[in-house]
Amino acid sequence: MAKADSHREAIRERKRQERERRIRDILDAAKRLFFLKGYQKMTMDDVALEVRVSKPTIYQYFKSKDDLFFALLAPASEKTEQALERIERHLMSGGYPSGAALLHDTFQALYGVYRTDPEAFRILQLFQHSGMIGALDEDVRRGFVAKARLTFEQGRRILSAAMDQGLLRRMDVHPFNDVVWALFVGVIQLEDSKGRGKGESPFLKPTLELAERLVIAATAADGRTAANAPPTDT
Amino acid sequence: MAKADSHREAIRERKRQERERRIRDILDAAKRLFFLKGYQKMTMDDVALEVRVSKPTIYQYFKSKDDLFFALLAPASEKTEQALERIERHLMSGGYPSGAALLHDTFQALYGVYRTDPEAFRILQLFQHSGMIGALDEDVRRGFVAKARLTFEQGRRILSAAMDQGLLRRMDVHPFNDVVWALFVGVIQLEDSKGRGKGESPFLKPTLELAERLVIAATAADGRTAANAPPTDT
DNA sequence: GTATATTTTTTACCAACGGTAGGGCGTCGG
DNA sequence: CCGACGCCCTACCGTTGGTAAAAAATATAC
Repeated sequence: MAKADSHREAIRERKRQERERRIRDILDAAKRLFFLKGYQKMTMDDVALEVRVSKPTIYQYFKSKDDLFFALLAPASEKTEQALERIERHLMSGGYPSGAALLHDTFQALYGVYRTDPEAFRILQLFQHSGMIGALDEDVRRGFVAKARLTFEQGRRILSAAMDQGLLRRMDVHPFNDVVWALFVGVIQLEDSKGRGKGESPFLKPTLELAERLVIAATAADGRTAANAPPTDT
Repeated sequence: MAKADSHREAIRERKRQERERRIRDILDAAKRLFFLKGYQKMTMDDVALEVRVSKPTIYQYFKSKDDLFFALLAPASEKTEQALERIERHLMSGGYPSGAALLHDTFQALYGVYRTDPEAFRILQLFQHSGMIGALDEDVRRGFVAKARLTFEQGRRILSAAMDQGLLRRMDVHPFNDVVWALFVGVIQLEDSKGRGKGESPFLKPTLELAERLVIAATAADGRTAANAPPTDT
């Protein structure tokens, strides 16, 4: 019976939507409360109250507090991934005239992600202290680490390719990638910890700009300037 | 009666020592457990059990869990302060021939502090997330922030003096200092979060070295090389 | 339209945690 | 030998993350 089937299907679809909607509501409330009170001070009951639902309902969708927080940074993680992918594609098609341009774009991209979702970055830093946050159910932790590794590999691929194109000084990509990431995250974290409560620190932008200039200067600072190297294609 | 007085004094002294000893025992246990299980997983009961003392006894010496942790990083904080002071004195007496030497020394000093007390660094990073860790009694937090500010001012003083001596490019010290600190802490944190459990990550040293070279290269990378500038004294 | 099966949400609860009150015990001073 | 004092412990509290099981809501079958 096609009609009955489609009816069932429609109902299933509506349920799926309701489910998604509820998940979104929970995430929104969690994010608001996290921003307002911090991880520890916010309780699951708070979140439940905010969504006007009882606590076990939340546990139906997220299996722990850690899990809920992990879900919170998924969008930012995705955005980062996409941004890096875009940069990689652009690089592969020979779109960058210099290492400086590439690095500038990279910093801009990361900054963009931060701007659209600063809380996500704070959560990210929280998770960096793997052992420190709660039990951190092993599989939640594993998922986080796996995603992080992917991003790092992507970064290394980009840097390697840039070196192959002569845009950057030849050097060990592993520490280089780590330095770029550590510098960016470190600056964000440092400035963020200063202007707590009053929005973005006025030092964030200049410090990030300095960090960028620093990396750019150093990658072209070894006698031969990177910009002099011939591009491999166009 | 001098004899009775000295007796009393001796007793008081012994008590003081016992007190200090107990505090040290608690701190040692706390540090061990923190290293083993992380902040959240370790309970005050754990610490009490390890010291073979009951929980309220601990609360006699430390007024909260946060407070206990804050006490844990005092030695490292002091060591950092001393190291920077040494560097500042050396700089003021014209002991640095170049900005590179100064920056190298600085990185080495920070690395030294990290090596003698890696857990302290992890705790430091924990506290950086001010709002996130527990209630963080306002006065504990205030104490931490005050200490941090002092260290930062010290760093800026050093950089300013180095610029005055022509060792470093002239630039805004505030972001510069922030970048150096963020870079160091960021690298430590990043590498630390990788090799969790298996001791120091094999990438820590090369990454730190690269970070150092990067900063050094960038501070002498603006046309005029810093090393060419005339020293102001000696 | 009613009875049955299924899914979702709630009430009521637990164990574990940080922290505290109040009493007991040993030690010091007279 | 006695009282005072300081240290420490047992026993407890309030809160929190998390769960079991009833209850309510909803879909399905007849």
